[in-house]
Amino acid sequence: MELGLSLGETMADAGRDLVLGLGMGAGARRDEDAETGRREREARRELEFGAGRCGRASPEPAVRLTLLPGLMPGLGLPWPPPSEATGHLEASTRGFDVNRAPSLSEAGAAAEDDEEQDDAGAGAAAASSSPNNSAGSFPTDFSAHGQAGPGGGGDRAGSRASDEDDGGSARKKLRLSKEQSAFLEESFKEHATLNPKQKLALAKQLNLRPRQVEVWFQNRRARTKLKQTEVDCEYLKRCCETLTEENRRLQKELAELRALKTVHPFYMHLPATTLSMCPSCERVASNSAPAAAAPAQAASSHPSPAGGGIASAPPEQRPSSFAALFSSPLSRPLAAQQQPQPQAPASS
DNA sequence: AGCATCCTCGCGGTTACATCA
DNA sequence: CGTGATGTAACCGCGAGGATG
Repeated sequence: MELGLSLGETMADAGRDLVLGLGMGAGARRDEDAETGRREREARRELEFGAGRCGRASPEPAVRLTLLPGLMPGLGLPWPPPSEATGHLEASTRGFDVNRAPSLSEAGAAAEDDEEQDDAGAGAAAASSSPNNSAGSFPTDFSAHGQAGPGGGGDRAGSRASDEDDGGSARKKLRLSKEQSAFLEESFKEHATLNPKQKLALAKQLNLRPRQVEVWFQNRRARTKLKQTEVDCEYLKRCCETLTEENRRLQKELAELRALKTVHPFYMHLPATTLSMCPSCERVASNSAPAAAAPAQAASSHPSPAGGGIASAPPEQRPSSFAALFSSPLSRPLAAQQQPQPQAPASS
């Protein structure tokens, strides 16, 4: 039995047109080996982003305008949500201010910041020397919640770079604040995957590193999938139980019919195929042909006094619970599960 | 057009850490 | 206070797919 995961449409995102280098530290997983020969390309892309989209000189980076207006009104979420840390959030909300004209450095830094991180790679520049780091651009108070980047100083330095700016202590785990989690959650409801612009915008708004946003979405997708898998397993388990029960019932029915045949042979001039029908075989539906031919055959050799017993009834009128099983509402979703489903609302 | 290489991305699996009972 | 369970942020390795030469 195949387990069909209905996780909605593919996560594939069309927004891969813009590639932003993220902060990569000494432990940079992917690209440290491919670092060489890539900077030119990234520089080119940076130019594309800067000039082609929002313009390095433009004070309005698209990243800030595309996400929030679409996001916040639909959320119905008071933002910033009332919390005990309102005082802190007042500062942090500055990161959510859609209308706040971002500084030039910010606009450029949207791409440049991360490019620099990437370029800096394991270099110390990524750790703290960048004047355009998000902590500087967004003097929010997420750091006051202890949510700043690893290193505690509110400094970002890519998650990959967390190793080095932690002074060697690997992976200092931070926990996102409730506000950040809620905001990410709402964003996730909007779209399970982010294009680079959205990721960047979210990162800026939450004063997180893009890599953190990316990781959060990855983990979130994994959790969703896990929950969906559990739901599917539960459903398949119930299907299995139902089928087992049905099989048991049919076996019993078959035994009864056989017993009936031995007691009343005249009434049981049934084609062998009908009696030996396998419950797990789908020939039930196609059984009509032999079943229709059988009475004539039986009539020629064994005229039935009752003009047809059980076998003369059309197959669909037979107590074929097997057919009923496949028309039961329970079985339909099972088949439907083989199809990609829009989005499972079950989880979360 | 076909091929090789590079690069980015998402995913599955895992680890490490924070929190809680 | 120590400890195991749990949740989750972060990481690693891999394959897919697109871009480029």
